Amino acid sequence: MAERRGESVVARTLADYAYQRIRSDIVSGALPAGSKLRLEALSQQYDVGMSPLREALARLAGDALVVVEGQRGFWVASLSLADLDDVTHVRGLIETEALQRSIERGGPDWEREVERSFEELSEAEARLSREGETAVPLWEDANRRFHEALVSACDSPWLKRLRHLLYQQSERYRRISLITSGPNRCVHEEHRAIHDAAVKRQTLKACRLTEEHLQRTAVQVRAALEAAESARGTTG
Amino acid sequence: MAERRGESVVARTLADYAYQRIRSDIVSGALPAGSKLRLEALSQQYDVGMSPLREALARLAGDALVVVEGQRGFWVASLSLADLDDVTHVRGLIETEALQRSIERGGPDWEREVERSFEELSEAEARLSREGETAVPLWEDANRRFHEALVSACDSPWLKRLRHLLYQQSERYRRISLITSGPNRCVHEEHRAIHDAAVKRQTLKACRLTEEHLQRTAVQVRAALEAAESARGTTG
DNA sequence: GCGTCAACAAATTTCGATATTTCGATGTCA
DNA sequence: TGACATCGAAATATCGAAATTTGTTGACGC
Repeated sequence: MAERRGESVVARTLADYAYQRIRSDIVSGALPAGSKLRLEALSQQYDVGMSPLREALARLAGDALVVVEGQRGFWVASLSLADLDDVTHVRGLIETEALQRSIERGGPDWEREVERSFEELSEAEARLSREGETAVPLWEDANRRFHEALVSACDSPWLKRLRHLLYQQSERYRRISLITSGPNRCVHEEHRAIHDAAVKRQTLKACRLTEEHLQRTAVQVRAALEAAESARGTTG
Repeated sequence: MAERRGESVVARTLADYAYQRIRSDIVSGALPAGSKLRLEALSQQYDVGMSPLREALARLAGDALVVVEGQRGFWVASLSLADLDDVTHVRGLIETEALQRSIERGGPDWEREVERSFEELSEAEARLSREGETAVPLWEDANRRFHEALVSACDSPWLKRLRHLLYQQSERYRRISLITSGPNRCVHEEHRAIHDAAVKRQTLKACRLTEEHLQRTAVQVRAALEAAESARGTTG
């Protein structure tokens, strides 16, 4: 395998490598929602054989990023308004529960990490408005780290696992609105407010702000999705 | 493939078939928690080749029933007291949310199905006390159907998906206490109470009863687990 | 003891063979 | 003529066996 590396963690096997690359391409939208995943094409594109490829796709199916139908193949899971609402609501439930526990348990290390990641995110937000689309991956990374830091003191592995699953799903939607309409609302102020409430241990307020944050993001995504859908309707 | 069939649904591919059989064997305890899954042995035991087997195990890893470590192989996910508490709590969160929505939305069909599955479960409970261990799979099936019927009117695919994930996890634990100590509390009365509250649309009460039901089951499992652990301590 | 290296066991991957589905061409019937 | 069924050929998914790579174990020398 020599030097094929995935994301932050090196891939120990070709299946890992394929899993990480394909997941990243699905979340970013490089592999469009609903599109057929032709095994041979993917095998060539990512330079892995059928077996590790199929293994990677099976894992992605477990993450609900890929849909598989026996003897018919694999598809990128499709996006819809109904699913957006569903993901947003359930994520709110999980995210607030995790945040509450994290705030109650978090110590000085946690506070520092929340602080640090918030500043990183502020920087990334500034670059996003300056540089536009180029900075999207950077912002997504910082955004993920900030939200992860907030719940990092939560001591429930299951809450964290489910949270991660749903975060990935929302990221797919968010990327659409970032590409089509840009970060056109005061996300920074929302993040600041959540940050402040969290470090001040105002648990309920932090949860309420998080819930609102998710809802507002969803509203924005909804607009982008509806625009995309009506555009498809007129051109296709 | 001819006539290899899995559970209620026929397996369309060998990978499906292997997935269903292995999952069933993990949940039932036939494949013990923490045990190494040797690929060659499994390949012979289930009569499938490496490719479908690996695909099945990859999917099971997505369900958190199997743990995989690159270049080292696959293990059955282990059970622990901490994990039991975690699963129980998060499942309570998901299950009550789903139940609440189901009660609010459920129509006559839903009521009938809750009714029907409750009676089936009552029958299965009776047989479990009469026949003992033989009737465990039957009871588990009826129990699953009852709890599924309760939340069947919930309109959130994600809540249902997560609920299914966590239900499987708890089933693993429950099987332990069913084997070691039998159904030694008034589970039937708890089920009846939940049933009554649900069909009477007493949402809050039904949720509270469900939460208590999960907690009591966990307490019983905990005792069985602790007994098993101390036994292992003295013999091993 | 401690590190090194060879032999072994196991997981991973490649590759070719097989089975299934899809799609377009052809023919049939209303 | 148009809608629909039927039949291949091509595309695609699926699978098993063999080859490769990696990890583990235990013997050997230092």
